[in-house]
Amino acid sequence: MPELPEVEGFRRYLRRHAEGRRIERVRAEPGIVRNASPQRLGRALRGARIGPPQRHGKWLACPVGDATLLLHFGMTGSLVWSGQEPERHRHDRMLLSLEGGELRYRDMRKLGGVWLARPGQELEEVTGPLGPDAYRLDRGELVKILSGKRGGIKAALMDQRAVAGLGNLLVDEILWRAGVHPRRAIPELREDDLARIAETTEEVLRLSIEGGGVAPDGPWLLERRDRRDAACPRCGSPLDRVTVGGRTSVFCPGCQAP
DNA sequence: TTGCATGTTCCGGA
DNA sequence: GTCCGGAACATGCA
Repeated sequence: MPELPEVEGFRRYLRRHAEGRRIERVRAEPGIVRNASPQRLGRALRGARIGPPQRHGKWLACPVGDATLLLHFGMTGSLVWSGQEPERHRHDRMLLSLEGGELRYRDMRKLGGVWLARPGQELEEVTGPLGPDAYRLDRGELVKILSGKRGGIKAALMDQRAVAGLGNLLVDEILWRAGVHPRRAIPELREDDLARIAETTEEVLRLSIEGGGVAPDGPWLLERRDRRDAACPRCGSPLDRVTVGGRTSVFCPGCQAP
């Protein structure tokens, strides 16, 4: 699930259920805490209160006492509050026992993880360099960022150092709505192509965040991409797929000419 | 059994 | 230095 809209959903979920509560116990699988031992994570978090979580791109930064707990969800991560789901699950990799309930970090494939940032430590030491958050970026800035780059448009949109938060599915959705083939190189795009890309980025993020994930109100490529015989929701042409940057891109050969 | 999967990172080659 | 492709990480599903 986790691209920007889902992580924004996790931020709100954490606010609703866990913010302000005191951490009583911490349990974590060894490999899932990436820059500390589970013991040290426990020592840092135990007894502290969870502050207001912030999201930047696909990262969640959660103040806990004077430290910060950083969460990244990889491809299969999520948060679960015990009040919503009483049973633990075998893929729950970190458990925070709070007063009044338990918050669980769940991640089947373990491509995500949690990091501990010590007081005063820069978050970017953990996250690596990140561009501006895609949701708080205005269209003009996005056009400016993109037009300074040389490579393919899809790679640029997915590059977290350029813009933070967009992943494979979202970028396919954006390019489909903007009518731009995923293999196009930025220097050959016209200014109005970039303007349309910036506009649809804003639109796709707004709709999917408001819908709490991806809750389509109109035609979405996202809804159809998994079906092998899928047709373009706009023109009815059979959808096509290519590999770009090692990932599958779904696009409409009618609406997105090479 | 094989291929594929929403992310990131590292490596090698052009 | 830039850009791209491929592999790796761990696990489940069609």
